[in-house]
Amino acid sequence: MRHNAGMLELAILGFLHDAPLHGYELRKRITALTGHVKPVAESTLYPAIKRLEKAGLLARETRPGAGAAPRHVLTLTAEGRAELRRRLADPAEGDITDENRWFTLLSFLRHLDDPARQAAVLERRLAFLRRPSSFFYEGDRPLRAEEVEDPFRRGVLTIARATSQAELSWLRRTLDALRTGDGT
Amino acid sequence: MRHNAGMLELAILGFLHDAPLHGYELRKRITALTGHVKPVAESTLYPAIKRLEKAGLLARETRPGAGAAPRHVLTLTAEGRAELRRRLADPAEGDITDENRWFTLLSFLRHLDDPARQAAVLERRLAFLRRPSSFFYEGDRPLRAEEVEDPFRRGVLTIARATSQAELSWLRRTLDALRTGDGT
DNA sequence: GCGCAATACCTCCGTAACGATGTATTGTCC
DNA sequence: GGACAATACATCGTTACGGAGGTATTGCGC
Repeated sequence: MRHNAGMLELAILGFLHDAPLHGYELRKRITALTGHVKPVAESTLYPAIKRLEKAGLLARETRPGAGAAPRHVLTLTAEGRAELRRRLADPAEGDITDENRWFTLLSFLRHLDDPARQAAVLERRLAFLRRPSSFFYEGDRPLRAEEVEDPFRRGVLTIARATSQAELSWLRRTLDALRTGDGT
Repeated sequence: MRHNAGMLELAILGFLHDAPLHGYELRKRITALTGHVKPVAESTLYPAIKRLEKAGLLARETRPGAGAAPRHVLTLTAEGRAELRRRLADPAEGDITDENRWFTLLSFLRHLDDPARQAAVLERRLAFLRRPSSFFYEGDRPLRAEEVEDPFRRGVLTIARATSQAELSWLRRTLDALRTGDGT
């Protein structure tokens, strides 16, 4: 079973772990989560629900539906909950490196009910952020913002560095908290 | 002619605007630009080159190739340069809202040889960043980091805010510079 | 009583993207 | 001399995604 992309699938599993929902409501929640960056089309959501249902990760129960068409209320199965935890505990490399996917993963990481495993995931992100890398190179040497003349490219580096620094300090604080075992 | 996704295509056009390159070298440059976030598969690049060639945006010239297979040196046509400028001047909404796509766009925005048009693009990003939005809501009200208990979700908001602030200040500085017309 | 938005689901079709694999050559390490 | 990485391109099969459209109901404004 591959678990390469499917941020959408992760979001579905994550939201359904909180409470059973029907597709339309699920769509609204996913739109709230990631819609300002990248909207979810219904023609992407419904096939994804079917995939997960066919894989036995969620169950469907038809109910009379207030307002219009009958609702298909979706509930995570035991396998679905297990799969969610597997995806959270052992994310693909792209889930670590791509900010959009990383944010989605973080949004549901609390469902991984084990501080040590949560910390291990944060460590992977920490390792990624510490790897020296840039968007622009001179030969093999990554260029710093100050060395780039183009103001737009300089902007990319300036913004990326600010993000990186904010995230590094958050990661260190949170890892400390996870290790000392408090809930703050 | 639609210009919805295709960050890959934009990167190809952008790099070739600087200099003619063969596919393999193009791949290395694209990998340097966005590879740390999301690697480019060869099986994605070569079809993209063919698409652009078929659309008349680039021309191919076969040369003996140092080392191995013959190189196909790719050059932007006049239409290719025009198309690049069109995509830069009038980006799709997703190019503005998705950070990965936005960074790619910024990396080549200098090829849009008109400070007023460049400023107009930055204005769109500015407007997007100013729209009140969150990843998490209580009803319709966007939640601030302080209101979220889950430390991971709080992290998402903390990091996003830091990014947003860094980018807003960069945008304002750069817009000022574009309007007063200096090269700094 | 007509249009329209919201609710709630669905399918078709085209394209984009990925992983796997293939082909062929040169240079390097051991 | 044999394995292996790098150079350089390509195809194949599958999935993922998005736009456009379809169906059906309730309730609101005018």
